[in-house]
Amino acid sequence: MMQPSPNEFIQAIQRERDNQTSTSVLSAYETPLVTVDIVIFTVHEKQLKVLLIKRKSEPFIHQWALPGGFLHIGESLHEAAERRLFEETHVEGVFLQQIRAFGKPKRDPRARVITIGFYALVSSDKLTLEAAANAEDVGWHSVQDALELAFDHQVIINTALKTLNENLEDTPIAFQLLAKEFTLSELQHVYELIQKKELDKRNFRKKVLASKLVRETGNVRKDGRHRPAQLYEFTHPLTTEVY
Amino acid sequence: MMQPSPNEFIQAIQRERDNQTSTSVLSAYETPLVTVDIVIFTVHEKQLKVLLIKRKSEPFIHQWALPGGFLHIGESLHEAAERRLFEETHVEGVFLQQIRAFGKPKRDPRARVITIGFYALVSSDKLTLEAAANAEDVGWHSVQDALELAFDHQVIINTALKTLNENLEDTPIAFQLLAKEFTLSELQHVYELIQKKELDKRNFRKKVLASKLVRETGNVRKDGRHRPAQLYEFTHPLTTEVY
DNA sequence: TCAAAAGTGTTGTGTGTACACCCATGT
DNA sequence: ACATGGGTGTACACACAACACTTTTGA
Repeated sequence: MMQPSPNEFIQAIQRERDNQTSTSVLSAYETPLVTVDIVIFTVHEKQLKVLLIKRKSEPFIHQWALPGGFLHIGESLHEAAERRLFEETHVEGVFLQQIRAFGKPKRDPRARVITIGFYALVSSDKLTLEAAANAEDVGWHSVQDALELAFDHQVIINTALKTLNENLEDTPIAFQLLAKEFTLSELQHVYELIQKKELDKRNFRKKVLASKLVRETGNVRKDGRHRPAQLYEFTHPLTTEVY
Repeated sequence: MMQPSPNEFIQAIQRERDNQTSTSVLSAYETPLVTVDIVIFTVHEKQLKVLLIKRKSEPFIHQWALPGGFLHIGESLHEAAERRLFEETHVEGVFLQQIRAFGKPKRDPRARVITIGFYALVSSDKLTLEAAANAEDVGWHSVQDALELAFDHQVIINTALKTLNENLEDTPIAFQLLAKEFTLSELQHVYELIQKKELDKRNFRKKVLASKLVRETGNVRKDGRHRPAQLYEFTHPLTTEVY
């Protein structure tokens, strides 16, 4: 494996690729830093929630922030996001997708930091494994709650919500937020939470069943004093990102 | 304005934000470098074309590459893309949008380089200003042409095409590739090039006129031995990105 | 017996698609 | 007069939206 190169070499690369009239030669510490930040969604207590971590140091001390961290040299952006996702939630193989890069010059007041935003969908049943998420400094927060977030993390969450909505229309990602077996009402509820609007029960079921993406398992769920609900499962293996 | 900080401080930030068990402390030159690369589209000679630059040094010497360059410390990602776009084409204020970040570990064999991909739409009439684009080492290439591109630039172009297609469905961006006045056939041709399929003339015109996004200018264009075509214009000011 | 969620069909409206001929011009 | 691209309307299929009542269960 090729080793990274010393500063002089990097500056030579910069001059060559930059191919421009600017006179400034960047010294090494002026190179921006690269992080990943992850918007981890789940559905819990009939709400769409995001995992946040309370900051323990300046800047933005004691404010909530997205889980994230520096990119390591050997790993891809996606791998960095996977690593941080696992460290925070102990889940693997869930839906994880890049949103875009965020790079406003002063988004971190200390230094120039470019962050690559990701969003992940974690089903609530997988999360019962992880009790740590209820600790004082790590917790699930409704996307509705107007918290004062650190850095530009509110912008990242808003962009994640927009991307999630767009993907919901043409990709079957809602299943990623549900357990292996689920009722059609649960599925409908996920759609309603993400799209922030109520859907017609009959039309919704018609469309879902016509799509052939779900099949009845034969099992039923009994909860409360009403008719038990048929349980369904997704007909395709859950896909994960490649590149 | 706050100055960037020396290496030791940056490493302290890294340790703090990283918040993990890993033992490796990154030395400064292991910090990844950040560039922007721009897929500049135009329509010319009835083809969808991309601006490419021939590399003058290793690696990938003499191969075609996307225009791009290093992010400067004071500028946002979008500003960096705007700057390089202007340097290459001398046009400003055109449609320019981020695609996503590309960060496979060995996409640049010399060092770890994260690039933020953008795509731009430039109308062919603005380009007549710029004769330099016909030089030996800078040129427009049909997206169909299977060139051996440098780095992962083919992947970036493919992603740009995908994003362009998605945006075409819900945003009126096709106008960005046309002059201020255009015929409906020209507009249809842009759609056909991007979507890579032929469209029905009557259905297309019906849909465009129903959208109220265009209005007749009253002028006509005469070319060749056939009926002159009505000229139309876009009814909304052309929007540019904000963040 | 009643409250509460599960489950089920029909009808109208609008949107997309398929399709063929006349028009205005330059050579 | 003819070749070339400009311009127009109608009919069918399908997807989506609106809408109300019966079923099964637990308390």
